[in-house]
Amino acid sequence: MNLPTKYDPLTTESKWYDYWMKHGFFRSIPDEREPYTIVIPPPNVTGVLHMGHMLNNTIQDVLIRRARMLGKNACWVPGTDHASIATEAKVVAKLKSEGIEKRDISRKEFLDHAWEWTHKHGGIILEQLKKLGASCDWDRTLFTMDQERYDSVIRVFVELYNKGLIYRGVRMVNWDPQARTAVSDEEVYFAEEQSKLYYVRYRIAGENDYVVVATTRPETILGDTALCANPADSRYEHLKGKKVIVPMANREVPFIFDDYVDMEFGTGCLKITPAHDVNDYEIGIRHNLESIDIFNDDGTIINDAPMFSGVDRFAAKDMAEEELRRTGNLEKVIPYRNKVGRSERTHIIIEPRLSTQWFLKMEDISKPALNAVLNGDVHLHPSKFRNLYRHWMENVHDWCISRQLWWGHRIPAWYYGNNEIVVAENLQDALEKAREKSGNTTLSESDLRQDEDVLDTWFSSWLWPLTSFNGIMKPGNKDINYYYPTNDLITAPEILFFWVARMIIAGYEFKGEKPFHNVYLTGLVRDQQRRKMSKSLGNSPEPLDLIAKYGADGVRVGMLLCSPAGNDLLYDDTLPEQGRNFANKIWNAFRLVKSWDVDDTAEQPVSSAAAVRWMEEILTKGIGEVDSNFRKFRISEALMNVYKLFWDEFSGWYLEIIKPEYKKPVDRKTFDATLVFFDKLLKIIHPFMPFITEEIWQLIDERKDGESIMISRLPEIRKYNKDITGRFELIKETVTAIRSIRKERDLNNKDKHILCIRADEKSADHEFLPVVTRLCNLDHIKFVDSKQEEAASFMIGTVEYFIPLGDKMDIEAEAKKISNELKYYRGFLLSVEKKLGNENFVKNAPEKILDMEKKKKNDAETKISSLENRLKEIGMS
RNA sequence: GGGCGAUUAGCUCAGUUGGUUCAGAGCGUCUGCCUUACAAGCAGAGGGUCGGCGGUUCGAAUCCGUCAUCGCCCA
Repeated sequence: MNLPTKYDPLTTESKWYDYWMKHGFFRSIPDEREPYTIVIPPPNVTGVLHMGHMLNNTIQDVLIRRARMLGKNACWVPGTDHASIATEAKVVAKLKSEGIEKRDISRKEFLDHAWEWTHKHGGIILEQLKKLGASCDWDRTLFTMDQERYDSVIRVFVELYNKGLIYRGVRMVNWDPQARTAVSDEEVYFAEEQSKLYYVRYRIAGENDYVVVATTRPETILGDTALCANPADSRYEHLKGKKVIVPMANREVPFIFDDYVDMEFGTGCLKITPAHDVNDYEIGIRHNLESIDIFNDDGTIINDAPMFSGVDRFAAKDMAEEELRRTGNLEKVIPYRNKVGRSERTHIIIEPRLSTQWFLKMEDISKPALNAVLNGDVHLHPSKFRNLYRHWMENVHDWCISRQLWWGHRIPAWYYGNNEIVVAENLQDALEKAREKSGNTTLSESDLRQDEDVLDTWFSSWLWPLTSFNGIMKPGNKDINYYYPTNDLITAPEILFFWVARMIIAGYEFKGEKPFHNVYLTGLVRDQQRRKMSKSLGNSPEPLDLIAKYGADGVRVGMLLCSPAGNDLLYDDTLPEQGRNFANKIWNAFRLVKSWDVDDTAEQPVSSAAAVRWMEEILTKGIGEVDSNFRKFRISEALMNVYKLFWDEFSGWYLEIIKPEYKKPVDRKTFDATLVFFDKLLKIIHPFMPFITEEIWQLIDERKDGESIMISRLPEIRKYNKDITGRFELIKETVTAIRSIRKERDLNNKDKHILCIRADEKSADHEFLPVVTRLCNLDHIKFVDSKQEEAASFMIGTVEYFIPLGDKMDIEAEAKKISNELKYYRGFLLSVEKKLGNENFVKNAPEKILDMEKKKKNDAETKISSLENRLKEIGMS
């Protein structure tokens, strides 16, 4: 077989993905095995893969593949969500480009367009995940708006309403005037922006005096219903009980006092606009103020406002400034920086606005979810997120679940008569309830009008672990009983609250059980300047290009290497490059092994026998470490374990020891052992790099159709022999020391040297010393009991080693080296002696530590005397 | 303004209940090598008074206090 020197992922990756699909290896159905379940955080159905998805789904695939290889029934459920606002915005924009306005078509027509759009763009992202190697059970692919999921959401709404947990209320909401819908607090981002602070005069009623108010929003003056100062503020004491006149509106409003007002800000006097500011709204409630709404849905001023009717809010601000100035009510305008809230979806400035919305009461139903995390029933990784979670859950607000959109789950509430409401799963049930409630049996379907709004997208995804197994519509079905609770959820900390917490709430509320055992929170993928990767910044690489360039395996390794849980990943092209290089390393190790001829009659060299014995133990040790790191969700460390195991131990040491001379065959014993090691290594690497490991596993031995590394078992965990690995480390040190000597003296690698060991031959490590002979190209090893003239020397532990160099010996250099070492050890001995001379230390330190210090002292003394002797021996003392 | 978390090598991070030869890894850097698996490689090397100060202790990167800087959440 002629194998290229560079591994080419392109040709192998699609081949093996097709093979896995063809044989149904990703499929999971309940059986007697232990289940291992992950539900995917559903990406937006019309979205495309970005770097965050790559990281997130790589981790999920690593976990699911590992679980599968541990013999569990591994089930990874894929799916997408309908992303109400984002998708509707895209459909509206698309219709607009065709000259169609949303308001001109019916709800049904609009939804037809939306479904068409969804079917056209939907699922692209899932196809992209396949390129990454994701081993999802595609037969289970879900959508938050498919029939079962839709019905589940409606049922849950009705259930919660009947329990009295859902109510309609007037609240200050974050209004997005472009999308014309309320958005949740979590969907608003605040950033400092440059704006202006206007100082406006309000005349005091019946007096020839005025007060000055500083405001950033002069256009909302039309909605003012009071002025307010801090009760402790003596400057405004005289206004108690008086009224002031709102400019432009010419309306009399009271002057009130409230602790909320910051005396330091502006003039210390605040205008109160309850309909358009959250804090004002609360003050309004406390003081029984009227709320005057001055905005339309689209952010223009209402028709019956005294001024600016129909004008957009931003134009109105400029007009108000002009008007105030014209009437002499504007004292000054100064530049000002303040935090402005914008909609995450449309990026338009949010308008706080009073509106009737549907709410879910959170206080009671969130309690079990709070406790679950506090008592460790649901485990957050890393655990530092527990405090954050607690803080949020203890201060939870009611959830505004209605959105003024069409794309989504339509609220199952019907109005009839004098705005009476019934909530039911369908029109027939609603009619029945309405008749019953009203006592009017003549009510017909046409008397009922369904709420126009849909539910927040999170109101469907909070059920995801339940609806993934149809646990709402068919509680107790085989799937939900088997797969729920799921094992691990992998997601980003930014949605810890509005998704993860709500799923936990839903789990306890609707199933009486948590939705998952562990939550692994990944970091954000950022660029080298620590900026979040985003389309608008253009600082994100195209994931599929990366896969084409470095291979899916390479990209997966790159994503994982630098992303400990909860830490941001500073993306750089060198990361997937490192992954690609690792793939190439594996490939070339395979090429080497594959190139050997095997001689059944050849004797196994003693160095090979030693290497096999050591490799077995170091591999066992590594397998245990990988397992332990996985248990702690230290995935990047587990990857580093296999990386070093393959690169350093197997390729760097083992293969170098056992590889036969050029064109010579290898003995059967060593070859067979090597194949076993290779097989085990491929298996522990497979969850990280599924493609190359499958490719090599299939090439390294005869395989039947239907066999695959991905359904094989991981090597067993057992105790390793510490004596063997420890002794071998000394051998490594010896080899490194000899290599250094060769390099320092510029000795030709082909020259054979003799290694002298000043030790009793009987106590030497005869099993592993042949490894030194092999790797350092030694002529032989000799045991001596005295000084060696004209020889370079080094010490491993307390044993002296010499390489006789004859006339190549540089005595002065050697003497300098020894002196330096002496200096170090004398200093070291001093510090140990000081410690041991400390009465308190000897009295208080545990015996183990004391013994260690004593050993340090003895070793240092031995070393010092050897070095001193050595100096004498070479005549330089 | 309130709270949470962080600060260890040039970069990204480990460092378990304080205690092995004055702190580890990967990447990067430097030096030497195209040595018949791999230059996407091999052999070496350098690099940190563990953010500052103070305290507890025989002993502190680790515990306590304080200051500084940064990040996140909430208002």
